[in-house]
Amino acid sequence: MSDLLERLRGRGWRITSQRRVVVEVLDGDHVHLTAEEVHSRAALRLPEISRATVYNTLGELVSLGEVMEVCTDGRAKRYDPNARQPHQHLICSECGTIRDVHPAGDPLGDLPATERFGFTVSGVEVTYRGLCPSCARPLG
Amino acid sequence: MSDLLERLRGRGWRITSQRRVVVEVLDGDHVHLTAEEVHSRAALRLPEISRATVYNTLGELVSLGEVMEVCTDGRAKRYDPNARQPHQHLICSECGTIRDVHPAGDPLGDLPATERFGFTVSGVEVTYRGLCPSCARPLG
DNA sequence: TTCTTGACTTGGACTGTGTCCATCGTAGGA
DNA sequence: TCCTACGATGGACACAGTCCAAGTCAAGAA
Ligand SMILES: [Mn+2]
Ligand SMILES: [Mn+2]
Ligand SMILES: [Zn+2]
Ligand SMILES: [Zn+2]
Repeated sequence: MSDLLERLRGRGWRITSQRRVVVEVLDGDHVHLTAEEVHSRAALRLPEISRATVYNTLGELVSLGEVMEVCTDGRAKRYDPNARQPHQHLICSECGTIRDVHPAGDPLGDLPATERFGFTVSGVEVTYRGLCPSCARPLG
Repeated sequence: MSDLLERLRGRGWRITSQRRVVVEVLDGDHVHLTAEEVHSRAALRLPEISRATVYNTLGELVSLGEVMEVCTDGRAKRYDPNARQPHQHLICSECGTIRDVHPAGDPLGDLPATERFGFTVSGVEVTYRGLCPSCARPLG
Protein backbone atom coordinates (compact mmCIF):
# COMPACT_ATOMS: atom_id res chain seq x y z
CA MET A 1 0.00 0.00 0.00
CA SER A 2 1.04 3.59 -0.43
CA ASP A 3 1.73 4.00 3.32
CA LEU A 4 4.58 1.62 2.73
CA LEU A 5 5.74 3.41 -0.41
CA GLU A 6 5.78 6.68 1.53
CA ARG A 7 7.81 5.13 4.34
CA LEU A 8 10.23 3.78 1.78
CA ARG A 9 10.58 7.15 0.10
CA GLY A 10 11.31 8.61 3.53
CA ARG A 11 14.08 6.07 3.93
CA GLY A 12 15.78 7.21 0.75
CA TRP A 13 14.26 4.74 -1.70
CA ARG A 14 13.77 5.83 -5.28
CA ILE A 15 10.22 4.86 -6.13
CA THR A 16 10.58 3.00 -9.41
CA SER A 17 7.76 1.28 -11.25
CA GLN A 18 9.39 -2.06 -10.41
CA ARG A 19 9.42 -1.42 -6.68
CA ARG A 20 5.89 -0.13 -6.84
CA VAL A 21 4.48 -3.30 -8.43
CA VAL A 22 6.41 -5.57 -6.06
CA VAL A 23 4.94 -3.69 -3.10
CA GLU A 24 1.46 -3.84 -4.66
CA VAL A 25 1.68 -7.59 -5.28
CA LEU A 26 2.54 -8.11 -1.60
CA ASP A 27 -0.56 -6.34 -0.30
CA GLY A 28 -3.18 -8.39 1.58
CA ASP A 29 -3.85 -10.83 4.41
CA HIS A 30 -2.42 -14.34 4.64
CA VAL A 31 -0.14 -13.50 1.73
CA HIS A 32 2.92 -15.76 1.68
CA LEU A 33 4.21 -15.76 -1.88
CA THR A 34 7.47 -17.17 -3.16
CA ALA A 35 9.85 -14.86 -5.02
CA GLU A 36 8.85 -16.54 -8.27
CA GLU A 37 5.17 -15.98 -7.53
CA VAL A 38 5.88 -12.33 -6.78
CA HIS A 39 7.78 -12.12 -10.04
CA SER A 40 5.07 -13.65 -12.18
CA ARG A 41 2.33 -11.50 -10.62
CA ALA A 42 4.46 -8.40 -10.96
CA ALA A 43 5.12 -9.31 -14.60
CA LEU A 44 1.39 -9.15 -15.33
CA ARG A 45 1.58 -5.42 -14.71
CA LEU A 46 5.15 -4.77 -15.82
CA PRO A 47 6.10 -7.48 -18.29
CA GLU A 48 9.83 -6.90 -18.42
CA ILE A 49 10.56 -6.77 -14.69
CA SER A 50 13.54 -9.02 -13.99
CA ARG A 51 13.95 -11.79 -11.43
CA ALA A 52 17.02 -10.03 -10.06
CA THR A 53 15.03 -6.91 -9.29
CA VAL A 54 12.33 -8.89 -7.51
CA TYR A 55 14.96 -10.64 -5.38
CA ASN A 56 16.73 -7.34 -4.68
CA THR A 57 13.51 -5.58 -3.70
CA LEU A 58 12.30 -8.42 -1.48
CA GLY A 59 15.71 -8.55 0.21
CA GLU A 60 15.63 -4.82 0.89
CA LEU A 61 12.07 -4.98 2.26
CA VAL A 62 13.22 -7.75 4.60
CA SER A 63 16.27 -5.74 5.76
CA LEU A 64 14.03 -2.77 6.49
CA GLY A 65 11.69 -4.96 8.52
CA GLU A 66 8.75 -4.29 6.20
CA VAL A 67 8.43 -7.91 5.07
CA MET A 68 9.22 -11.20 6.81
CA GLU A 69 10.98 -14.13 5.22
CA VAL A 70 9.31 -17.45 6.05
CA CYS A 71 11.13 -20.77 5.51
CA THR A 72 8.63 -23.56 6.01
CA ASP A 73 10.18 -26.42 4.09
CA GLY A 74 13.16 -27.10 1.93
CA ARG A 75 11.51 -25.27 -0.96
CA ALA A 76 11.43 -21.61 -1.86
CA LYS A 77 11.26 -18.98 0.86
CA ARG A 78 7.99 -17.11 1.24
CA TYR A 79 7.56 -13.39 1.72
CA ASP A 80 5.06 -12.14 4.28
CA PRO A 81 3.91 -8.51 4.29
CA ASN A 82 2.40 -8.96 7.76
CA ALA A 83 5.72 -8.14 9.45
CA ARG A 84 4.63 -5.59 12.00
CA GLN A 85 2.26 -7.83 13.92
CA PRO A 86 4.07 -10.80 15.49
CA HIS A 87 2.40 -14.05 14.51
CA GLN A 88 3.00 -17.70 13.78
CA HIS A 89 1.97 -20.02 10.92
CA LEU A 90 -0.42 -22.90 10.37
CA ILE A 91 0.34 -24.90 7.25
CA CYS A 92 -1.62 -27.60 5.41
CA SER A 93 0.68 -30.59 4.89
CA GLU A 94 -1.30 -31.56 1.80
CA CYS A 95 -1.74 -28.41 -0.26
CA GLY A 96 0.66 -25.97 1.40
CA THR A 97 -1.93 -23.34 2.35
CA ILE A 98 -0.52 -20.99 5.00
CA ARG A 99 -2.57 -19.06 7.58
CA ASP A 100 -1.36 -16.50 10.08
CA VAL A 101 -2.20 -17.57 13.65
CA HIS A 102 -1.80 -16.03 17.10
CA PRO A 103 -1.19 -18.65 19.77
CA ALA A 104 -2.00 -17.93 23.40
CA GLY A 105 0.81 -17.85 25.94
CA ASP A 106 4.47 -16.96 25.64
CA PRO A 107 6.44 -19.58 23.73
CA LEU A 108 9.76 -18.00 24.77
CA GLY A 109 8.87 -18.40 28.44
CA ASP A 110 8.27 -22.11 27.91
CA LEU A 111 12.00 -22.72 27.53
CA PRO A 112 13.41 -23.34 31.02
CA ALA A 113 16.83 -21.94 31.92
CA THR A 114 18.15 -25.50 32.20
CA GLU A 115 17.28 -26.00 28.54
CA ARG A 116 19.02 -22.88 27.30
CA PHE A 117 22.62 -24.15 27.24
CA GLY A 118 23.90 -20.67 28.10
CA PHE A 119 22.31 -19.15 24.99
CA THR A 120 20.90 -15.63 24.96
CA VAL A 121 17.49 -16.51 23.54
CA SER A 122 15.89 -13.70 21.58
CA GLY A 123 13.18 -15.12 19.37
CA VAL A 124 11.03 -18.09 18.55
CA GLU A 125 9.18 -19.33 15.48
CA VAL A 126 6.28 -21.74 15.75
CA THR A 127 4.93 -23.71 12.81
CA TYR A 128 1.73 -25.68 13.26
CA ARG A 129 1.06 -28.45 10.73
CA GLY A 130 -2.17 -30.17 9.84
CA LEU A 131 -4.83 -30.46 7.16
CA CYS A 132 -6.93 -27.59 5.93
CA PRO A 133 -10.72 -28.11 5.71
CA SER A 134 -10.62 -28.97 1.99
CA CYS A 135 -7.79 -31.47 2.32
CA ALA A 136 -9.28 -33.07 5.44
CA ARG A 137 -12.61 -33.81 3.72
CA PRO A 138 -12.65 -37.59 3.16
CA LEU A 139 -13.72 -37.88 -0.47
CA GLY A 140 -14.34 -34.67 -2.12
CA MET B 1 24.09 -47.87 16.11
CA SER B 2 23.60 -51.51 15.37
CA ASP B 3 20.12 -51.52 16.96
CA LEU B 4 19.14 -49.39 14.06
CA LEU B 5 20.90 -51.59 11.53
CA GLU B 6 19.06 -54.60 12.94
CA ARG B 7 15.72 -52.81 12.72
CA LEU B 8 16.51 -51.91 9.15
CA ARG B 9 17.44 -55.48 8.28
CA GLY B 10 14.12 -56.54 9.79
CA ARG B 11 12.37 -54.13 7.49
CA GLY B 12 13.91 -55.73 4.43
CA TRP B 13 16.93 -53.50 3.95
CA ARG B 14 20.04 -54.96 2.41
CA ILE B 15 22.85 -53.93 4.73
CA THR B 16 25.41 -52.48 2.38
CA SER B 17 28.67 -50.86 3.43
CA GLN B 18 27.26 -47.53 2.22
CA ARG B 19 24.17 -47.72 4.40
CA ARG B 20 26.28 -48.86 7.32
CA VAL B 21 28.60 -45.85 7.22
CA VAL B 22 25.73 -43.40 6.77
CA VAL B 23 24.05 -44.83 9.86
CA GLU B 24 27.35 -44.70 11.78
CA VAL B 25 27.97 -41.06 10.82
CA LEU B 26 24.54 -40.15 12.19
CA ASP B 27 25.18 -41.57 15.66
CA GLY B 28 25.33 -39.17 18.62
CA ASP B 29 23.62 -36.34 20.51
CA HIS B 30 22.85 -32.91 19.07
CA VAL B 31 23.80 -34.24 15.65
CA HIS B 32 22.22 -32.15 12.87
CA LEU B 33 24.35 -32.68 9.80
CA THR B 34 23.58 -31.60 6.25
CA ALA B 35 23.54 -34.24 3.51
CA GLU B 36 26.87 -32.91 2.27
CA GLU B 37 28.38 -33.20 5.75
CA VAL B 38 27.10 -36.75 6.03
CA HIS B 39 28.62 -37.47 2.64
CA SER B 40 32.04 -36.07 3.44
CA ARG B 41 32.21 -37.86 6.80
CA ALA B 42 31.04 -41.09 5.23
CA ALA B 43 33.67 -40.69 2.51
CA LEU B 44 36.42 -40.74 5.15
CA ARG B 45 35.54 -44.37 5.76
CA LEU B 46 34.31 -45.32 2.31
CA PRO B 47 35.96 -43.00 -0.19
CA GLU B 48 33.85 -43.75 -3.24
CA ILE B 49 30.40 -43.47 -1.69
CA SER B 50 28.26 -41.28 -3.93
CA ARG B 51 26.15 -38.26 -3.12
CA ALA B 52 23.12 -39.97 -4.66
CA THR B 53 23.42 -42.89 -2.24
CA VAL B 54 23.69 -40.57 0.74
CA TYR B 55 20.57 -38.70 -0.38
CA ASN B 56 18.75 -41.98 -1.04
CA THR B 57 19.67 -43.44 2.34
CA LEU B 58 18.78 -40.30 4.27
CA GLY B 59 15.44 -40.13 2.46
CA GLU B 60 14.67 -43.74 3.34
CA LEU B 61 15.64 -43.25 7.00
CA VAL B 62 13.26 -40.26 7.11
CA SER B 63 10.41 -42.27 5.53
CA LEU B 64 10.91 -45.01 8.08
CA GLY B 65 10.79 -42.46 10.91
CA GLU B 66 14.33 -43.27 12.03
CA VAL B 67 15.72 -39.82 11.25
CA MET B 68 14.09 -36.38 11.24
CA GLU B 69 14.54 -33.76 8.57
CA VAL B 70 15.07 -30.28 10.02
CA CYS B 71 14.67 -27.16 7.85
CA THR B 72 15.90 -24.19 9.84
CA ASP B 73 16.73 -21.66 7.17
CA GLY B 74 16.81 -21.40 3.43
CA ARG B 75 19.99 -23.47 3.30
CA ALA B 76 20.52 -27.22 3.25
CA LYS B 77 18.23 -29.49 5.27
CA ARG B 78 19.72 -31.12 8.36
CA TYR B 79 19.31 -34.74 9.40
CA ASP B 80 18.62 -35.55 13.04
CA PRO B 81 19.03 -39.09 14.40
CA ASN B 82 17.12 -38.13 17.56
CA ALA B 83 13.77 -38.89 15.94
CA ARG B 84 12.17 -41.04 18.59
CA GLN B 85 12.19 -38.44 21.37
CA PRO B 86 10.07 -35.41 20.47
CA HIS B 87 12.06 -32.22 20.87
CA GLN B 88 12.54 -28.72 19.55
CA HIS B 89 15.61 -26.72 18.46
CA LEU B 90 17.64 -23.80 19.74
CA ILE B 91 19.86 -22.25 17.07
CA CYS B 92 22.66 -19.69 17.29
CA SER B 93 21.94 -16.94 14.78
CA GLU B 94 25.66 -16.22 14.50
CA CYS B 95 27.38 -19.59 14.04
CA GLY B 96 24.48 -21.93 13.32
CA THR B 97 25.04 -24.27 16.29
CA ILE B 98 21.91 -26.36 16.94
CA ARG B 99 20.89 -27.84 20.32
CA ASP B 100 18.00 -30.13 21.09
CA VAL B 101 15.68 -28.58 23.68
CA HIS B 102 12.56 -29.71 25.53
CA PRO B 103 10.22 -26.80 26.27
CA ALA B 104 7.72 -27.03 29.10
CA GLY B 105 4.04 -26.93 28.28
CA ASP B 106 2.08 -28.09 25.28
CA PRO B 107 2.64 -25.85 22.26
CA LEU B 108 -0.23 -27.51 20.37
CA GLY B 109 -2.66 -26.63 23.15
CA ASP B 110 -1.66 -22.97 22.87
CA LEU B 111 -3.49 -22.64 19.56
CA PRO B 112 -7.11 -21.72 20.37
CA ALA B 113 -9.91 -23.23 18.28
CA THR B 114 -10.70 -19.76 16.94
CA GLU B 115 -7.20 -19.63 15.49
CA ARG B 116 -7.40 -22.99 13.73
CA PHE B 117 -9.41 -21.97 10.63
CA GLY B 118 -11.02 -25.40 10.55
CA PHE B 119 -7.68 -27.18 10.21
CA THR B 120 -7.03 -30.58 11.77
CA VAL B 121 -3.82 -29.65 13.59
CA SER B 122 -1.48 -32.57 14.09
CA GLY B 123 1.97 -31.24 14.86
CA VAL B 124 4.06 -28.26 15.77
CA GLU B 125 7.69 -27.27 15.32
CA VAL B 126 9.31 -24.66 17.53
CA THR B 127 12.60 -22.99 16.69
CA TYR B 128 14.25 -20.79 19.32
CA ARG B 129 16.85 -18.33 18.08
CA GLY B 130 19.59 -16.56 19.97
CA LEU B 131 23.32 -16.43 20.54
CA CYS B 132 25.36 -19.31 21.88
CA PRO B 133 27.80 -18.62 24.74
CA SER B 134 30.80 -18.22 22.43
CA CYS B 135 29.04 -15.86 20.03
CA ALA B 136 27.49 -13.81 22.85
CA ARG B 137 30.89 -13.07 24.45
CA PRO B 138 31.59 -9.38 23.72
CA LEU B 139 35.16 -9.52 22.44
CA GLY B 140 36.39 -13.06 22.33
C1' DT C 1 30.11 -73.22 -1.92
C1' DT C 2 28.49 -71.15 -6.09
C1' DC C 3 24.74 -69.20 -8.70
C1' DT C 4 21.10 -65.93 -9.55
C1' DT C 5 18.60 -61.95 -9.37
C1' DG C 6 16.50 -57.84 -8.14
C1' DA C 7 17.71 -54.33 -4.95
C1' DC C 8 21.34 -51.04 -4.54
C1' DT C 9 25.09 -47.88 -6.10
C1' DT C 10 27.19 -44.83 -9.26
C1' DG C 11 28.43 -40.59 -12.06
C1' DG C 12 26.62 -37.34 -14.44
C1' DA C 13 22.92 -34.71 -16.38
C1' DC C 14 19.27 -31.96 -14.96
C1' DT C 15 16.06 -28.79 -12.09
C1' DG C 16 14.79 -25.27 -8.83
C1' DT C 17 16.19 -21.52 -6.04
C1' DG C 18 18.97 -17.87 -5.31
C1' DT C 19 23.33 -14.70 -6.00
C1' DC C 20 26.52 -11.88 -8.60
C1' DC C 21 28.13 -8.75 -11.97
C1' DA C 22 28.99 -5.56 -15.92
C1' DT C 23 26.37 -2.59 -18.29
C1' DC C 24 22.53 0.28 -19.22
C1' DG C 25 18.62 3.34 -17.79
C1' DT C 26 16.29 6.68 -15.07
C1' DA C 27 14.36 9.21 -10.63
C1' DG C 28 14.79 13.09 -8.68
C1' DG C 29 17.69 16.96 -7.15
C1' DA C 30 20.34 21.16 -8.93
C1' DT D 1 16.67 20.65 -18.61
C1' DC D 2 20.65 18.22 -17.31
C1' DC D 3 23.49 15.12 -14.29
C1' DT D 4 24.59 11.36 -11.89
C1' DA D 5 24.32 8.00 -8.42
C1' DC D 6 21.13 4.61 -7.56
C1' DG D 7 18.48 1.02 -9.53
C1' DA D 8 17.24 -2.42 -13.37
C1' DT D 9 18.60 -5.91 -16.49
C1' DG D 10 20.00 -10.51 -18.43
C1' DG D 11 22.98 -13.87 -18.15
C1' DA D 12 26.49 -16.46 -15.87
C1' DC D 13 27.20 -18.78 -11.77
C1' DA D 14 26.54 -21.42 -7.26
C1' DC D 15 24.28 -24.49 -4.27
C1' DA D 16 20.95 -28.16 -2.90
C1' DG D 17 18.68 -31.74 -4.44
C1' DT D 18 16.56 -35.19 -8.01
C1' DC D 19 16.65 -38.46 -11.72
C1' DC D 20 18.34 -41.98 -14.74
C1' DA D 21 20.68 -45.79 -17.34
C1' DA D 22 24.12 -48.83 -16.51
C1' DG D 23 26.90 -51.56 -13.62
C1' DT D 24 27.48 -54.09 -8.97
C1' DC D 25 26.62 -57.05 -5.22
C1' DA D 26 23.87 -58.92 -0.75
C1' DA D 27 21.69 -62.59 0.43
C1' DG D 28 18.59 -66.43 -0.46
C1' DA D 29 18.38 -70.84 -3.33
C1' DA D 30 20.33 -74.99 -4.58
MN1 LIG E 1 2.42 -14.77 8.02
MN1 LIG F 1 17.33 -32.31 17.04
ZN1 LIG G 1 -4.92 -28.29 2.21
ZN1 LIG H 1 27.23 -19.22 18.03
